[in-house]
Amino acid sequence: MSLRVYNTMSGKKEEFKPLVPGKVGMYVCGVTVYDYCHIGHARANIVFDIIYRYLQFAGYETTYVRNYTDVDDKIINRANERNISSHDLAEEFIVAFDEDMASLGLVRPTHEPRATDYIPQIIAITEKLIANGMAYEASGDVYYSVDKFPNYLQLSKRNMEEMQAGARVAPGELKQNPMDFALWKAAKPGEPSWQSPWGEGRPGWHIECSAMSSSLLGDSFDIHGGGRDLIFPHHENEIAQSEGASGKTFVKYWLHNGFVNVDQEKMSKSLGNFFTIRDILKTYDAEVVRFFILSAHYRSPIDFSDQNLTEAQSGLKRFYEAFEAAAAAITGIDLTGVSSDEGAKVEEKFVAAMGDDFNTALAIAHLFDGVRTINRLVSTKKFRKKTDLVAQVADLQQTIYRLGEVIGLFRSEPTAWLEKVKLTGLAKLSITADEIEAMIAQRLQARQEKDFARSDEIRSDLESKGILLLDSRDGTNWRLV
RNA sequence: GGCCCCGUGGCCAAGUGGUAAGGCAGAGGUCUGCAACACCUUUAUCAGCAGUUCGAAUCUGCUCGGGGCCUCCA
Repeated sequence: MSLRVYNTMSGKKEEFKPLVPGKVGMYVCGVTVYDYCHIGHARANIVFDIIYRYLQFAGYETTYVRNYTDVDDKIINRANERNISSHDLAEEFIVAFDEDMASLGLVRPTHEPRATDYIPQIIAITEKLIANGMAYEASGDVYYSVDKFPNYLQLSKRNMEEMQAGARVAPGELKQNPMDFALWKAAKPGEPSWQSPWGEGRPGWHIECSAMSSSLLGDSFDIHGGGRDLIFPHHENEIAQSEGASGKTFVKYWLHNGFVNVDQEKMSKSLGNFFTIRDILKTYDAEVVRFFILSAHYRSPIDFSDQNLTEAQSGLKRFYEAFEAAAAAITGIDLTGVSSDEGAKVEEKFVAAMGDDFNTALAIAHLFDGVRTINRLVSTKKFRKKTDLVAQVADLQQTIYRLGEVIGLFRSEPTAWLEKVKLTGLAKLSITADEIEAMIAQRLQARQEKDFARSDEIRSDLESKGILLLDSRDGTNWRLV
């Protein structure tokens, strides 16, 4: 199966060919662990989660590295505010991050390194850059000399003159060029520090990723990912460091996910418009969040809103309702010797969509086609006697489940999932499940007595409270309007 | 100011040269005591203008509108 990916470096979709046939090395910038993650972090991590899953589905033996940045100004500041150590603060939010990712149903990367476990490697790269003449020491700080790296700003497509015009040098920094950035920072009182050839200090942000990626994936690897906002300066600086040290091409494909916006604006703390993952999961099921995120292409911006999440929930419900109906319709039917190619048709389209720069929106649309086919077949007259149709439904159901696994969806038992969503919604109404059941019982009696006026009265009464009654052969069920 | 991206039906959203996927919502129909689910049918010429082309939502130019990066940031 062919795969094309959009490479930020070239600005184009390119045929994906890993450096080593059949194997992929992928590094994705993780989070700085100083606070709870928001929906934007959820998107970035879900996007690369499905890229990882798809690469494996496509047969690549994939090594996926996602780091924790556990030493940084923000961590230090936050730790000082709370009067605890940076280490303890980082640990607290690493645990929180892991919990959030687990509840969102992400698979764990192959490696999840912490920056502070790579201090020797960071120092080694820094020494090498100094030896190569690409970095210089100044009063215990070490800076990268961007003038020495000809390809600087190639990824972000900027030019040096204009960047320099806006660059600022903080007081006390001894930079030769205002664009130079710190590889190593001399220790200040109250900050975590490590011994180095330049005295006590701590690493700069960018060098951590260069050290962790080369240690776990080598000097050159296939995919480097992260949010758009990391293109400059973070990824630009990583390239400068890694290539400056190794002399080899750092990364073959650069992938960047788009933002989550709120009211068409970037979500940010300064605007106060951000939502944490744990808050969102109080109202919406994790798969709904994933479905919402995957319903747009990973490079497009998406707008976070209750309406959009509710729509995603309706869409996902359509899948689970079909699964429930399919399971009930085909259970216990012997299908030996009956075959179907319905699943293969869906799979082919799904793979084509995913292979075109991970077009999850289109891939899901093809799965919806499969759902419609299931629903249509299941309602055929004497369906259970027509084993060829039953085989098609079974095949589709199985295929959609299997493909859903590739994008991390449909992992719940349908009835349980539908029930959970129903009860979460019910919690917002002023009526309990028991009260509803009692009214259903009253209505049943009225219906048995053919008192349809009374029956309808109960129906409309419940409907005004947000509850819809569903009659079926097996009795009366209910759902939210 | 520099660089980059976007503007597709009521809403969300694919599609980047060959005649507009899918979802949500709506309308009509089948089904139902009524209702719901499901199914069937139905709803757009792609911000605007001008070009290139046999042919453009897709390429070029201009205009209008929105956003991002240039400082920490997924």
